[in-house]
Parts: sequence; structure tokens; C-alpha cells
Amino acid sequence: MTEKNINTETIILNAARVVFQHKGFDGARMQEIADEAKINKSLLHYYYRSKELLFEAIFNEALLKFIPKISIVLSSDISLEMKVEAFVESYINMLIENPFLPGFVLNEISRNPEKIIGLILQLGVNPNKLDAILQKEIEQGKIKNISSKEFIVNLISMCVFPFIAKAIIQGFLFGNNNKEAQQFLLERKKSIPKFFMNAIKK
Amino acid sequence: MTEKNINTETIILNAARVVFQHKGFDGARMQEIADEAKINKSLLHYYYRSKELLFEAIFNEALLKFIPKISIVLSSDISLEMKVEAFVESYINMLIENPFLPGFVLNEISRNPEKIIGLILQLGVNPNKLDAILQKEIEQGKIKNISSKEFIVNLISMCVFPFIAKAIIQGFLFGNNNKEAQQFLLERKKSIPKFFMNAIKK
DNA sequence: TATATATTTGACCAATTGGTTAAACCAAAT
DNA sequence: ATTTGGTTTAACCAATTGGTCAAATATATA
Repeated sequence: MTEKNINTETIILNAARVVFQHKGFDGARMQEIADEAKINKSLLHYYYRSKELLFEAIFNEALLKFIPKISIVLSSDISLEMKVEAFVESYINMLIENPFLPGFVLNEISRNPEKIIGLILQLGVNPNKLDAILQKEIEQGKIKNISSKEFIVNLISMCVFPFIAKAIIQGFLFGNNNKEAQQFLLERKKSIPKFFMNAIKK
Repeated sequence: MTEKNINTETIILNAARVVFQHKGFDGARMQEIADEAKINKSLLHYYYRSKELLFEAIFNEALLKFIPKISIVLSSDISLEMKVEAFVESYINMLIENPFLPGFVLNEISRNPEKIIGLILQLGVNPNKLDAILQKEIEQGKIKNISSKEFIVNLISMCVFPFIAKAIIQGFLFGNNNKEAQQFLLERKKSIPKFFMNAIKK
């Protein structure tokens, strides 16, 4: 009972994840999610009362995965360069496993910004820690003067954007060759930290 | 007659642009576009036979604006650094005027990649020119070794991504202070070229 | 085994939505 | 003034969609 229960719920969530991430809230159809899960449509409403609630379950999970857990990397006792390397490596690995995540999350946020304000404040990211680290490095003359905001926005931009724009990059720069485009994304695990550290090192 | 004709058509396009860019194809309602244009819904179908056709008109226009016209900047007779500055300046100006453009275009592309393959091939971007320029600079020892693909992807990532992620950046880094976040985007016209050139200069 | 409880299904519904159509309207030409 | 052409509207329609409900089925409990 409980096991079957959990199982069905997982099946539903997996199906909903696929459909919502590909089509967005407006484009997704409850029937399509039911088909994907190979269950009756009514069963969706049995476990999640409405499309809204089912979507929220998927979206919250996606948002948590999308928000990089920088603090873990930051608090480790390694050089800034290695921190950047470790962050990019783990974040791009996540993106390769969840290529539709960024587009999905960012799109739904901009479609409904008010809804996530609460979630964001709840998560409570503190840029202070990064601020302190950067300040020390700057004072020691190791890196150029850069704000933590620029630092984090530039780094995440270079990691995430190519995944959002993969189709267009693949079309324009790789003659629609999927393999080459995919390889390009992979290699960025190495090229981004190199590029990034060159930009800030003194 | 003709004047009125053109006028109505423009009114419709303006209304459709607003609604489609905010809600996407699936989220947009023909009735809402009609309301925005303050006309009868049937009139939409009189000028554009279907939602699809009206959407295509908006999307093609948006795609053309979104694809940076790099060649213009590239062919001018100024240093690479100034080319980068000019490109970022003009591109971010466009983004400030059309903040919803990137999310709209990229989202609809990833929702329907096949449809734009034709458009892309038609536009025919040639990275060769940029390739040649970079190669020369590298040989002259002015910049580090970097492929034109990395060059263009990194540059455009840093320009575009913050606009797609504005809501989340504003929430996390600026305590939902719109003005500060907007100011941040503006200042990137200067900070991106500086950061970027530091990364590639030798 | 019999009873109660939870799960799954098929049939159905009300609301929404893109689209159609015939009639009304309006400006210019005759 | 009447006709003619394109333009605009109101009423309507068929299909889709999220959601409901009662019946059926499986599962656990007594």
C-alpha cells in the first residue's frame, strides 16, 4: 500500500517532470502526463489535486537543483582557482544531466515572478561569504578588483547560457551537428575556469 | 483605406508582440491580444489567418533582432578591444529596450527546434571573419589562444544571460530592489568588455 | 472469509479557446 | 443617392482541457 503509493507518486512525478520541463506549464497537458506515466488521468488528480499543485511539486524541485549551492564549495579549504574549478565542474555536470532545467526554471519565473519571491527569500543566499573571500584576495593583490555580484553573474552566465541556447548555438556554430555541440558544452568544464581566472587574476 | 489598413496591422502587431513576449505561444490568448489592441477578435483572423501565422510574424521579427549583427562591428577598422566594446554597448542597449526578447526567442526555439533550422541556415552567419581576426591577433601575440566559438559564446552569454535571469538575480543579489538590479545591468556595458578583454589579453 | 480502506478507472461536464460566418459599417467611385 | 469594395463586429461552433464522480478493483484488517 505505502510502497505502491510511493511508487505511483514517483511515476507521476517522473512523467510530470518530463512533460513540464519540455512544454512548460501552459503547454503541458494533464492527459499527456498521464500517458507518459501510463496511468489514468483521474489518478493525477487523486495524488495531486490540480495541475497547479503538480506543477509546483516539479518546479520547486527544479528551482532547488538550479540554485547553485555555492556555499559548499566556498567553505572548503582550497585556493580560489580550485574553488572556481570545482564549482564549474559540478554545476556543468548537473546541467548535462538536466539540460532542460535552466530554460524551464527561468522561463516559469519570468512568467510569474511574484510567486517565487517567497521561495527565494526562504532559501536565503548570503553573498557575504563570497564577498569576504574576494576582498581578501583583492587586498593580497592576487586578483583584480571585482564585486561578488559581477563575479557570480559572469561565472553562472557562462555556465548556464549555452544550455539555454543550445539549439541556436548548435545551429549557428556547429551546422546542426549535435555531437560537436554536445562536446563543446562538455569542454567548457575546463575552458570556463581557465577563461574566468585569466579575467580576474593579476 | 490603405493607411487605415496599415495602421490596424501595426496596432495588431504591437499588441501581439506584447502578449506573445510575455506569455509565450501557449500562454497567449487571441482574445487577450484583441483586448490589448482594442479590437474585435475576428479582426485578428482577418489580418492573420491563424494564431500560428500571427505568432510567426512576431517570432521572426524577434529572432532577427536577437541574432547579433556581429559582422558590422567586425568589419570596421578599429582594434579588437574597441570592437568588443562597440558590440557589447549596442547589444546591451538593444536588450534594455527589449528585455523580454531573449527569454521569448530562446524559449520558443527550444520548444520547437526543427522550425527554426531553416531560418538559421537562411541567415547564414559566417564565423570565418571572426576566426581570421582572432587568428591574426593570436599570431601577433596580442591575445591568448581562444577559438572563435568560445569567444562568441562567452561574450554573448555574459550579455544576454542576466536579462533572462533578471528576476532571479534581482531576488537573490539585490533583495528584490528593481532599481539597483536595473543599474547593475546598465553598468555591464562597461564591465563586460573590461572583464572579457582581461580574460583574453596577453 | 468478510469488512473496511485505499487505489484505479471510464464516463462525463463545464469552461475555455481558436476559428467561422453572416451581417453591419464605412469610405470612395459612379 | 447608390453601388462597390474592403473593414469591423456580434453571434456562434467544434474541439480541447482541467476537473469530477461513481463504480470497480485491489489491498489490508478483523
